[in-house]
Amino acid sequence: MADSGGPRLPGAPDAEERDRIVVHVDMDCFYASCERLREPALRGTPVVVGMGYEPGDDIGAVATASYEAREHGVESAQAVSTALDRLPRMTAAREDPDTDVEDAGYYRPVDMDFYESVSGEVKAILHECADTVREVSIDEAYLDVTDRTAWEVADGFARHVKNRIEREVGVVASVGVAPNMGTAKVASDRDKPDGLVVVTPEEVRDFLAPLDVEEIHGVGPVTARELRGMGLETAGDVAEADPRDLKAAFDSRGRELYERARGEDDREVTPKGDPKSLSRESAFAGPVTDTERKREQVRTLATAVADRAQREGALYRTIGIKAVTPPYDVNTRARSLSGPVDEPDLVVEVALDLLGEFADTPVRKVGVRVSNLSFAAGDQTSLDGWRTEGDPSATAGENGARNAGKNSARDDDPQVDGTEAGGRPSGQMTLSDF
DNA sequence: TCTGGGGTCCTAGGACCC
DNA sequence: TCTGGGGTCCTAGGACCC
Repeated sequence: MADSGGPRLPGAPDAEERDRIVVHVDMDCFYASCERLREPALRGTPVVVGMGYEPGDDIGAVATASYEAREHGVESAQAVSTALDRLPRMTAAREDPDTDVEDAGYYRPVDMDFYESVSGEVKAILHECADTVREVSIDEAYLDVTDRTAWEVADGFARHVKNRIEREVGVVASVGVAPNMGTAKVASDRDKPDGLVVVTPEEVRDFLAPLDVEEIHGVGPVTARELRGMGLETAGDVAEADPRDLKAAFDSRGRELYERARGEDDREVTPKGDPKSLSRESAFAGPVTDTERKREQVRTLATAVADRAQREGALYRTIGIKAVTPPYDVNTRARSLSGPVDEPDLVVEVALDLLGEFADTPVRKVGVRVSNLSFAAGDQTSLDGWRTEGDPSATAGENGARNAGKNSARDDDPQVDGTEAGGRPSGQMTLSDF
């Protein structure tokens, strides 16, 4: 497979792009489906999964709402207080004769461990159905199935994947099939829930054309507003716009926008590599000025992040914080060390130091992050089972402390961090080192 | 929409080096 | 010692995604 990333002849069909068959699998209201798996009584009724719906526990948002709950106006990312207004808790409704039980729903707390385990079962099936799988998130993945099927029978293939998930795991997925990732993603979204949409290479342009610009993957509210300002309302409008205008308005992203709108996308489906950063954050119920409260929260988050890094075998070279100040200004501060470390105390120390700048500022949310990660090869903390499969080259050179892997070409910089990095971090790095 | 949590990628400016 | 150009690293912020 000579993959020349090079320029294409204008007007010439891109053979490789043409030939690829990409499947996008997207579980429908996944968390709610998981809850129904272990509590079948929840089937067919409104289910809301989120944090903060317990009385007195008022910060939190909806993580997932079942389609029945959505009919009552409950949406993902909505404040739980709003959700409760639109859909009272079933338990409360039952006790309150004035509330109609028909208009109430079930609320359940997020249980990531359980969802991860269900997700693992689904992903195992996906890996059986394709040679290359890119797991995007807990409930979403791309499959390159070029070698497993053909356009004439792609519909049956997708049906097979979908049915297996439903039969063997018990959750419902929407599936999109297209010649590239961007279009497959839109296709899986098209007929949710329980959708199955195949877009052949010939159909791509017509399929995308009528869609609102915001449905293009990668176009959010900001870009959509700008596009509309240019008189471009649909993907078809963008596809027929002058690329130079897009370039002028969006710089290098303009070209990408233009291509996505036309269903041109030559990104290959590749397994997801190691994470680039790990973070934890949490919001206060209201703006907090008290310095010690902020510090306490940051200490907790820093400890949690460092803990997780340790469990995942990640060394970090940069430690940062986030402080969200009213109305909603996101401030980030970060400090890099001279070499990658695994030093929980240092994470706390640096995070608190960086927080100092906001000591007298009201803050509504704080976060701690480690980045510039490197993973010591062979250091198997053996969390996710299948992760090691996709990337045999990563461990090639035995436990190379200096070269984390090919995917970090940008990061494993030339000067090899010599001293501190080479050996095992030994614990004497302190703030005075900066 | 008045805002939860965990990520990714991109850009711009400054520091620094040659 | 008033001044060119190229490159990399770091920090901060923004847009976007699930």
